[in-house]
Formats: sequence, C-alpha cells, structure tokens
Amino acid sequence: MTPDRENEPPNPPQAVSDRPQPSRTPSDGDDAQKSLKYHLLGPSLTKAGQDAVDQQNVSEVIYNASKGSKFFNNEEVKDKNLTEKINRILSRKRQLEKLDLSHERRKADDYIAELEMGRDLSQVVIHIDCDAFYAAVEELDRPELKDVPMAVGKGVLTTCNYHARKFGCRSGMAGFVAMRLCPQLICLPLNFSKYSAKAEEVRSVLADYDARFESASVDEAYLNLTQYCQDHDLSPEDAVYQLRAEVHEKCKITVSAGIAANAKLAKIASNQNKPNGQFRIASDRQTIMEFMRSLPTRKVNGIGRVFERELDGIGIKTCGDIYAHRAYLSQLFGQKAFQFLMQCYLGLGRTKVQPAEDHERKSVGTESTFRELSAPDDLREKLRHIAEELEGDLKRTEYKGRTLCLKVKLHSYEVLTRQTAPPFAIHLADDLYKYGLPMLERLMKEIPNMKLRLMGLRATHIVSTKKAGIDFFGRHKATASSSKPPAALQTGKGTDDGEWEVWPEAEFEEAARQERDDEMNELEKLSQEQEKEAVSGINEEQWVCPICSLSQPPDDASFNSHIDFCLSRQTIKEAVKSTAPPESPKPQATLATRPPPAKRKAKRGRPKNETVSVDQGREKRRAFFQMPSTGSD
DNA sequence: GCGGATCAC
DNA sequence: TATGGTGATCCGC
Repeated sequence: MTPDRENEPPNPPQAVSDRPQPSRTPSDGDDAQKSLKYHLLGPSLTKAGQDAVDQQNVSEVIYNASKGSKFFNNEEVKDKNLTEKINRILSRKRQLEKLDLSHERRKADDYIAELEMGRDLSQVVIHIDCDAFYAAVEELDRPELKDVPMAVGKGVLTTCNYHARKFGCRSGMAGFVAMRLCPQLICLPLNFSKYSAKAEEVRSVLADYDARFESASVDEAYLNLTQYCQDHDLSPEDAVYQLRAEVHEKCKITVSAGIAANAKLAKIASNQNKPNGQFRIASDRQTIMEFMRSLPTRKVNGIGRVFERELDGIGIKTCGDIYAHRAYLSQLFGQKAFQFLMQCYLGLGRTKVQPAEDHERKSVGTESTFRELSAPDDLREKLRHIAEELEGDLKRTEYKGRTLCLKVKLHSYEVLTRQTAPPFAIHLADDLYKYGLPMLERLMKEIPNMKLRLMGLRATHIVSTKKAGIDFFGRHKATASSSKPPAALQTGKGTDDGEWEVWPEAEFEEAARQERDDEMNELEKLSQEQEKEAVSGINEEQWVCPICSLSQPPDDASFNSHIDFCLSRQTIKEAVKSTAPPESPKPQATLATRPPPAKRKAKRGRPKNETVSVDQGREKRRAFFQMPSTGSD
C-alpha cells in the first residue's frame, strides 16, 4: 500500500545516510551522479500524474539531454555543495549522539505538549486545486487535444495534460527535454486572458460556499466550510462533492479537493486523489497522526528538494520519523525548522482562512532573462530597461523603495545580488537606474568580462504612497484610484500572488495591470506627473555621486559619462566603500588585489572545507511558516 | 544589514 | 542549439 512511496528518492540519499563511516567513501562519485539525477527530476516531482511513470528512465533521459550544458554544470555544483553540507550535518549528528540529550528531548516533549493543547479540530477546511488548469482550459477550445499529450508554454512547460505526464513531462521542464520524453507532444502558447476569465468563473462558484475564501494562487483556494456544512446539514464530503460538481457543470473543468481540520492537511489531501478527486483526512487526532506517520516529508508544503535530502540524510523519510529525531532537530537545523517539523509530525496547521488582501507586501521587483550579454553598454541598457519596468510596477502598486536590490545571473547560472540604500525612498526609473548602476559597474569590475543571462531590480523596505488617501507629498489623491487596487485583490484577481499551476507569467500580470491602468483617471495621471517632477527636482539637488561624492549635473548623458569617468579611475574597493555601508575591509581588500580567475574560484568553493570551522557550529535551516498567514501559531 | 539559498506558485 | 518570474523567509556573517 503506502501509496506515496513512488516519489521517494530513488537511492542517493539513503546510500549516503546508511553508511556509518565518518568521512567520504570511494563510491561517492556514483552517489553524486545519482543524487544529481534525482535533483534534475525537478521540483514538481510530487505533482500528480507521475505515479505510473518510470522515474528511473525519465531521469536518464533528462540527464542525457542536459549533460554538458551550463545549466547542468551549475546543477552539478549545487548538488555537490549540498552533499557536502549533508555530510557536515551527519558529522554534527554523530557528535550529538555522544552527548546526553535528555534536556533537548525534554524540551521537544514540552513543545509537543504545548502544541497539542492548541490543537483545533473544530473547523472544516478545504483546499481546491484545478487540475492541469491551463491545459484544461485549452482543451475546452480544442477538444481534440484531450486525447493527446499536450503542454502549455514554450521554452519551458507551464503545465501539461495527464497524457503528457504519463511520459514524464512536468511543469517546469525545459521544452526540448519534454520533447525527448514525448516526441509527439503538442505545445501551445500561453493565453492568459482566457485562463483569467475561467478562473473568475470558478471563484464565483467558490464564493457561494465561503464568501471569505482565500485565493492561494490563481488555480488554488482555501475555504472554510464549517458554516456551510452546518447551514445545509451536509457532511464535508458531500458538500465538496456538490461544490466540485457545480464547478464542473458551470465551468467545464475539473478540480481536486482536500478536506481536513487545517490548511496544511487540506493542501496535502487535495493531492491524494488528483485529478478530479477528493480526499478527506478525518478530524480526529488518531487518524491525523497515522496519516502523518507514513507521509513522505516532501509532501508537506515547505519541504522541497533540499530539505528533503537533508532530512533523509539523518534518517527522516516520513513525518512519523521526525519524532525519533526530535532531540537533534533544533541543533541540526535551527529552532524555526524544529518547530515547523514538530507541527508536521503532529499534523498541525493554520485553521484560519481569509482573503489575502490584508497581506502587506514587502517588496516589488522585476527581472528578465535574455540572450547572453557582456558588453558594458548592453548591460547598462538592460539595467535602464529593467529600471523602467520597475518604475511602472512601483507606480501601479503605489510604493517606493528605501532599498534597491540588483540581481544578476551569470552565463554559468550563478546568481549574485547586491543592494544599496539610497538617501530617500525611490520609485522613478531615473533614480532606480542611478542607484542600480554603481552596483552593476562594481560587479563588472569584480568579474572581468562578466556575461549575464538575467538581470533584475527589486525595491525593498518599501513605503506605501497611498496611505489614507494622502500621497507622498501630503496631497490628497483621487479616491477612486486609491481604493481600487485592494478591491481588485479582494475579488480574487490575484495579480500579486503566484499564478496557475506553477508559474506566474509576466504577461499575466500585464493583463491585470492593463485593467487597472485603464481605470486610472486623468486626474490621477496628472497627479503622478506632478509628483514625478517634484521628486526629480529634489533628487537633482540632493544627489551626490556614490563614487566620488561630488554632486552631479542633471541630465542622463552627462551622468553616465561621469560614472564611467569615476569608475575608470577608482578601484572597485573604493567604489564599494562609498556605495555600500561600511563593510569588513579585509575580504574586500583581498578580493580586489587577487587576480580575477582566482577570485571566481574562491567564490565558488567558499562553502567548502576551508570555512568548516565556522560552518559546522550550526547548520541552520528552513523556511516556511510564514506562508502568507499562518494562523495557528 | 548584506548576500546566499530555499521554497512556493 | 539556449532550463522562468515574483515574492518571501531564513541563516551565517
């Protein structure tokens, strides 16, 4: 039985963890290849439709299709680093095993008792997930595609139907890899307005069951059916059957559902009987504990490929395995991860379901991938373009950023970020460019002949410019526009959260964006223009060159030439010192004086042996928890 | 606070 | 023959 074992990692993690030796073994090369192949299966391995697939074969095909590419090489490096990290975790665990852990065990038990006291089994929470949504919508227009393998998205699959999944195709997979797995695969271009309209249809049905439902993404939602079941004297199962039938009848697409006492369990449950199925985890402690006991860790939201392998490394394959290791977890993975894992073991999660509109955003950013570029002028032009994109996003969301983050991905797929704090909150393309450029120039100096495949800008520590209908300068804004964006979110427009199936797409945002732009009245536009002028005026007076600290002439052309001039006579180290807050001078100095190739290598190899003395003190971990609103904590 | 990493969607 | 974009969090330093 154990229906979930098909997604277990084929072998590599076990091969490592079962070995008692403290150090590496001769066969690590094989293990490395195995773990890499597992890694290459991608993040959506746990998606439905893969049960009957020969994952061994699929991973061979992916491996062979990717081998030798830059992408592949980067994955290999990441995988190797992870394996070393797991070895450090294991080593740390062996140390802990020699100690008296009764105190840690006691602390864990106390925490479990505390969590148990807060367990709430009174709510009926459901998670609704549309089946292969993009593909399903496309099939409505072209029914003949129902019977053949079909995917949506080119270059990379956004989603695919269940015929395609039988071949091992998955969302997130490179198109050319998918074609190797399934040469007859039909790939359709994305059509967001179509999917958006369909999503609204689905949401209007959901609203009848719980007016305060929560759109988790465009094709997912949480509902609290407690009241509905009471009012209509229905069992949760029957209510959900009815809901799914109604969606099918009105929208002509199928949805899967999970029913449980909290959102975490409901989410897991909705994946059990996909597609077009539902699954209930009964709301009694015994049933929940038994369900979790055999549940592979990866099935839990928040445990991805990396954490799964780390847990597997110390012998945790299912959520039930967590208990036996409770005394180690805090030391090995950190306090947050410890608490998170305890909740997984107990099957606890938030019971609160609410519209996500009150969720205050923390950053606004944009990034894009392009053909490899290395010419400084090209890179500057890209930055300029990204800055303009971001200005648009900041304008629409009505925010300014106190901090600006530059992100680049090298041709090797290595990702680097740099951030800077302008003297005031910025949102105009000119400013975004001005403060972004020194970071870019600095990177170009650090990495001679830098070749990029991606560039992005993100504003963080953002401040709203629309609070209480008063704008940044204290003027009253047009009321229509200041109340509109939240309303759009509330109706589940969801322009800010993740999108269908797996990937948010730029075009999708574009569509929603367009709608809101249309609603912006002339008065508002005028006000924006005035603001822009006012801000630029202030900028010119206040701005000083981050490199030489002299004030600058206002127009872009002279600004650019000045920056070029400045950089040509400044060392990178000095540029860094004046753009960024004071940093520890030693690493900068050594970096700046070391020859370029050595620099790159040193960077790459950093998480290795040399720094072990620092690292092994504590390998902390984990994210999660603060998914958009974890109620039950 | 910064930069790297992980995760979800 | 070319492997995504947006947002969030956590951790070590």
